Amino acid sequence: MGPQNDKNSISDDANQERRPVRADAQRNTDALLQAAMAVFASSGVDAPVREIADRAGVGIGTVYRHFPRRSDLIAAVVRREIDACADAAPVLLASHTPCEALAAWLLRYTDFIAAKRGLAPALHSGDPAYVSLHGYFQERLLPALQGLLDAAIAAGEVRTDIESKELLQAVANLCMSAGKADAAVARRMVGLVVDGLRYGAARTS
Amino acid sequence: MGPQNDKNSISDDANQERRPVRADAQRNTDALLQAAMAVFASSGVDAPVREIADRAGVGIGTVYRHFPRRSDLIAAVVRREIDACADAAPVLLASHTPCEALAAWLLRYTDFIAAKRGLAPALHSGDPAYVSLHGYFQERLLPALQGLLDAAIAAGEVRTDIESKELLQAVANLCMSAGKADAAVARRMVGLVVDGLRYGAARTS
DNA sequence: GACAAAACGGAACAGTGTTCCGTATAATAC
DNA sequence: GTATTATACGGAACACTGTTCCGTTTTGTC
Repeated sequence: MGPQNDKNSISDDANQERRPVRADAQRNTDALLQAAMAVFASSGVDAPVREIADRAGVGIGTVYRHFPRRSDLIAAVVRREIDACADAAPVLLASHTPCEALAAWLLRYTDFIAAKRGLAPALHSGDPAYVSLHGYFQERLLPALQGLLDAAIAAGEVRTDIESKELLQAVANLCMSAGKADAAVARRMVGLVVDGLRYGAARTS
Repeated sequence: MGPQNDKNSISDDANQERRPVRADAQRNTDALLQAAMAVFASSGVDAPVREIADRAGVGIGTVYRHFPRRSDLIAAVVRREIDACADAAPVLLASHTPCEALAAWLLRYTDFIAAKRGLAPALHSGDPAYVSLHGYFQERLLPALQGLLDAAIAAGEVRTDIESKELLQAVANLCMSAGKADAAVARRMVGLVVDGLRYGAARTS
């Protein structure tokens, strides 16, 4: 439920008369996203917009042309990282056993959540740029986890009585409570959860 | 150019005659705390310092004379509210039955936590002005709750198998997860907890 | 190459927290 | 009471944000 809003992608059916996106614009958008990702990772999400512009090698005006509000830039970065996390699922599934893939992906997801802790307050602050993020989060990550879970269940490697939605939420909560600079703790606790999944399968036999 | 003062020979190191706080300074400190409390409640903790200064009827310089950093002002307000919450315990105990006092105080505590939700991110951000707050929180609120709990236990009105520390934490967590503008939900959930405490006492018989 | 639309860059604006310092005041000494 | 002095006051000024504006440059098309 809820209207879909796509901001960055041009609708693909009505662009016959529409001029294509100019090459420099596309280049700068990419450079900005990459720079923002790096700056947010090193200086936190409160880093000045100018720092991102400098790192991307563009002027301030260009930043605001592509991302009218600072929060739009943040949201775009998070979107891109959600995509990267979701896309990792099938790759892992192709190169590992289902259960290994599930474990590896949950750790990947853990890192994602831990890196975004600084955002938690902003996400719940009602900024319109963020409201759609929550939906996108579920929309992309739930199917990704579900695929891994189904494969692991089909292989008889994990228990069958857990919902992907609950698991996603539980792991996120685990990481939230975990320490500030201590991602290792979070990973250890998630490891525990994975073992719990395995244990259920063993009991079933 | 002797560096020493020829006239001033009165001991200055063991200065017991510390100049008392000037009356206007004390007055302004109080006015600032009161104004800050009101402004934070209505505009949130991100309200501009100037707004608080205006409301208190003082200049910006005066604010920064009493609270060198903005975070110091916030911390002082929170400290004062922690005090108010802690001081409410003996008052409630004197005017209610132990169990009623306990229930009433937990609701009071709930409101305090709910009002401070906007602060949660800042508190964990390592700002030196806030690090001492956590200790102060426990230092004042734990004894307050413990006194209520002891009285209720002595009266046989509640179960005996809960730690005040856990209860404090549990109620805080309950309020955190509760909705943004919906303090009623939090109060209802805390009511549930209180009933749980009573239930334990009934079973003991 | 000429042209128009699109995008760029950065100066300028507005709103923060914070500092500085000349002025005013309260406590004290006489 | 007056004189003195440490203390406190006020607000202009500074540094640093996010954001807007608009002249200039680049890109794609004919």
